Amino acid sequence: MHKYRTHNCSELRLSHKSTTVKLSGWVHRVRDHGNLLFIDLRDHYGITQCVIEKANKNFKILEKIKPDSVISITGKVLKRTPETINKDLLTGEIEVEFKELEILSEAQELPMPVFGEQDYPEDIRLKYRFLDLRRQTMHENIILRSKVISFIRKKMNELGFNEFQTPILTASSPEGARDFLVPSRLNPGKFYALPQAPQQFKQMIMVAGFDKYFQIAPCFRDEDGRADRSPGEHYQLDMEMSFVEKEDIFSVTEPLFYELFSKFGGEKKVSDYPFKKISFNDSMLQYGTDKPDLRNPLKISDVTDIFNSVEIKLNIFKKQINKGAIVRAIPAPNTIKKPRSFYDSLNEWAKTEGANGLAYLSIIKTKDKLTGSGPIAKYFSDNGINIITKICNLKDGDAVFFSCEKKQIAEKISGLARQKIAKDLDLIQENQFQFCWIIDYPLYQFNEEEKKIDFSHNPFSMPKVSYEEFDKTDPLKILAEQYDLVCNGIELSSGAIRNHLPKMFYKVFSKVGYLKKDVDKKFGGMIKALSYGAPPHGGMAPGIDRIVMLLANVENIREITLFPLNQNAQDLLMNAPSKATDQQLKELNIKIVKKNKN
RNA sequence: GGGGGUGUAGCUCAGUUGGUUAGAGCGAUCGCCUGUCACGCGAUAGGUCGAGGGUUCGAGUCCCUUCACUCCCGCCA
Repeated sequence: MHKYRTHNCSELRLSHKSTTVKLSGWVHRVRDHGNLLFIDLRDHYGITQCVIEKANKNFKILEKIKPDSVISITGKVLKRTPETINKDLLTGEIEVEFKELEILSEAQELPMPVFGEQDYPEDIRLKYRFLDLRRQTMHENIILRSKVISFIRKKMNELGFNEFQTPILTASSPEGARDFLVPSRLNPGKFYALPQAPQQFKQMIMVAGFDKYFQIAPCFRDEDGRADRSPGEHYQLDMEMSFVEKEDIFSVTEPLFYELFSKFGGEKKVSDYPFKKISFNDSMLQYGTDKPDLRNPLKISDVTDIFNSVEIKLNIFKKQINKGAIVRAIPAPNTIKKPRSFYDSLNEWAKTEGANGLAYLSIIKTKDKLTGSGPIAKYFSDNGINIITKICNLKDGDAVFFSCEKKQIAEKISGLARQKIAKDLDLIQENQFQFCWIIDYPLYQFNEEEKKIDFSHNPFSMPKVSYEEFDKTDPLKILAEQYDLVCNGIELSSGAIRNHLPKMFYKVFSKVGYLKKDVDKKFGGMIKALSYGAPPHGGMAPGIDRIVMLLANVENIREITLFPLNQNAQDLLMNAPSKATDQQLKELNIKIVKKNKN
């Protein structure tokens, strides 16, 4: 007989009746009846009920055993009587009668019980992560993550992608997030950076002629955490292809995502491919964000012109419009029976989000005619009501909210309001995964604070204008061959057709103030690589963590990460970060400067 | 860097306008119990009310400072 087990804890069935088996696992739960006790034995696979009577020599030991001690039992498989069958267990038709017992590892009293699905404070869960991970939900989430990754790997291999590793110790990159730095012992005073993404490496892999690359790549960014964003590290399905246009990337990844989400997304319906494509500008107008949640049926409209016309005499808005504000309208269908407080609280909410507020108008049908009602209705002409109704696609009993702000704020508020209204009115189709591509991103944006032009997204993207046209075009009007994949309001991926032409590379960077020598200094490797015959190429990098979060239906990234850092980027189990010894610092030529308080 | 929330027994939480010795459930320990599967019943132990300071005759409760965790803004090409 095997030293530890003949079967796992989810394996035994009626067919094993009367056989002698050996099981090993954790003491999940003990039910002590005095002269008879039941022990639920748990392992990765499941639970098997074991039973022991007082006559057995091990009874006294098991009576005192601490939960989550690891034991091994040898015993006989018994058929349960009909009334004692447990339908919730795969092994519920049998139980194992104790013969021999071996205690493999005793547990102390647990700081947090494994049994049950109670909520515990995060710091305790992280400090005792190995216990937290024993719990069913966490265990399942982590297994889901593992399955998702192996599914992706298998698919990518089938599609002809080659999996490569790229360096972890690399060079700091000038654009983007804050780098993690690693001091170099052999090069005193110099530092490596951990890669924020293998962006330049994957492009060089294309230059090297490998045609299709992917990697489940760790990415390191020293930025503050959020619920859906781990401080420190996260993983991306990093991929790149040669001789492609963006449609080629789409047609490779769409079936992948469709299958992935169909397979692991439970009952939820996945949007058919090809996925909807929405231009950045349309998305900002209709959804108020570049990551729209398409499960939400509401669409925003621009109504600046009509508010500026004779049809509406609302002077506060007109004044704002003259100062450069715009008006966006967010419909709220079927709200005629809502109390006044519904409208007022939305107005109050908008103010807490930094807006002036939200005006509203209700539409009522009286005598075959649509009329407006509500505080600002009196400013609308009949024709004004008709136009608004048409633009916003309103019907009898609907309301519409108006945000009059500078463009940036109006977009933001209307987007948030669209989502809030849909949530309040229960309009979000929860049982779906709605994918879309956001395309035609502007290459640059104007940085208001520094009063200069910045990259809006990825500086390595190919502009959608030719080299010859580049200087003749308003830089803020130049679009990039860039695309984001969005699902249910979450940005899963950025991607782009890359800029593979050195002269275009210099040109693109010149608009944000980089001289040729700056580019040579900071992207020397890249420029060099593009100078000896580079294939046109492009790719993307979907975030693994966010994919798994969507599939596991959790709001927090730590629910699907084995050993996450807390919000202060600390590992409470391993005690990282920690102080370095003087010896270590000396070898690295590093001196710690104490910060002066005040 | 900024804003919000939380902090009371090992865990989850209650604790009234400031007023007697701070409570419950789970867990732990001990005892009883042969068919449970969140087993049941009884008893016992367990608290610097996050920390420090202040107001008050009196503070878990009010004020100030501070710490921890968390959520959000900034940041995340």
